[in-house]
Amino acid sequence: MNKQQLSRIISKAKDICARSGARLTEKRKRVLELLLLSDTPLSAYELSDAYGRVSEESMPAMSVYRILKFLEEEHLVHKLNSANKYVACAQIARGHAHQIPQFLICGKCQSAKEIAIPKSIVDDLGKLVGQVGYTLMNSQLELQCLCDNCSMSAS
Amino acid sequence: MNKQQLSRIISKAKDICARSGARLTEKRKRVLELLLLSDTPLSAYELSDAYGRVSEESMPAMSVYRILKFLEEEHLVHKLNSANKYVACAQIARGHAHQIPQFLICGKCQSAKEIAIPKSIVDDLGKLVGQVGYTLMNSQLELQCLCDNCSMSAS
DNA sequence: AATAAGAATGATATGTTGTATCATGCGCTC
DNA sequence: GAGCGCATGATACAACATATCATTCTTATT
Repeated sequence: MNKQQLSRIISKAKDICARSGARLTEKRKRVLELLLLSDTPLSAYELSDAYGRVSEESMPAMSVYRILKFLEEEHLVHKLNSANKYVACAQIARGHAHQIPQFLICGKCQSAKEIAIPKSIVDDLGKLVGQVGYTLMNSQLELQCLCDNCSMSAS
Repeated sequence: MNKQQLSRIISKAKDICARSGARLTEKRKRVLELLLLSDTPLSAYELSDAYGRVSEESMPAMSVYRILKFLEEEHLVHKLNSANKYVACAQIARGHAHQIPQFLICGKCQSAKEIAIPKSIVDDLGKLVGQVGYTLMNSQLELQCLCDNCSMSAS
């Protein structure tokens, strides 16, 4: 991601916050930037470290958690439950129709790709779940995968 | 689950361990029993507490983790990553074809039902994943649901 | 039965992830 | 610029998990 793309996304993020009467403060913005620029999901403590490295000013983990909570509420970041790590939402730039996200997580390089799952598959899952007496709620799927890069370079 | 069912499953579990040259010791057996008898998934520390309650003898969390690791290796228990809790495998009694398990987790009562997902759905997911440059590995899905009991009693 | 080897468990410490709570600082409105 | 509310800092602690070394229990062998 280049600087221009980044600032466009940040600008969008500001709009999103403004619309819900919230503020994308400097610190919140920086945390979001760190996630946008990272190739892989980051834990709260990793964000705290990264923040210190780029800012000459540290951010306690507590603050990171608070800021992540805020960003999640604004649908600007998502948490990967299978890894206890966080990623920037991939939809910020384009309209940001905050559907429930799904993720493909590479078991080798840890990269996470946010995708949309076709309604047909979700419907199939819903039917299946219904047959055994459950009702499917909104589910963030996290599918363990290999990305093409890693499967190329695999031995 | 009644006593007879329980002892039948434990007996099967012993066979499974024996076949892989491992031993289902008394403590391992008790941990497995606790999980089999629980309505909901339990954390390692909850198991440690429960063990102390039924045994007049305590089991440190460290040992619980060790035993859970063993039981997972024998495919007798599964870990729910979305909840950091553990459940007994539902397949022990019947042949125990240790496929990758999938779970429906009730968001209200926390019960977890282990199911099999039809190959057709998995294939659809696999195709989708392939289209965006990933290869689906074996994925333990954990679908957030409501069970019928809870949706009945919902306000 | 004695012993040695390996497996299982105990004990202790520490790492990682996350929340609770109270104090302080900052930005806005009046 | 006084007061209010939101944002952040600071500190403590809870929950989840692993590392490591010591001890005990099993089992095989003699």
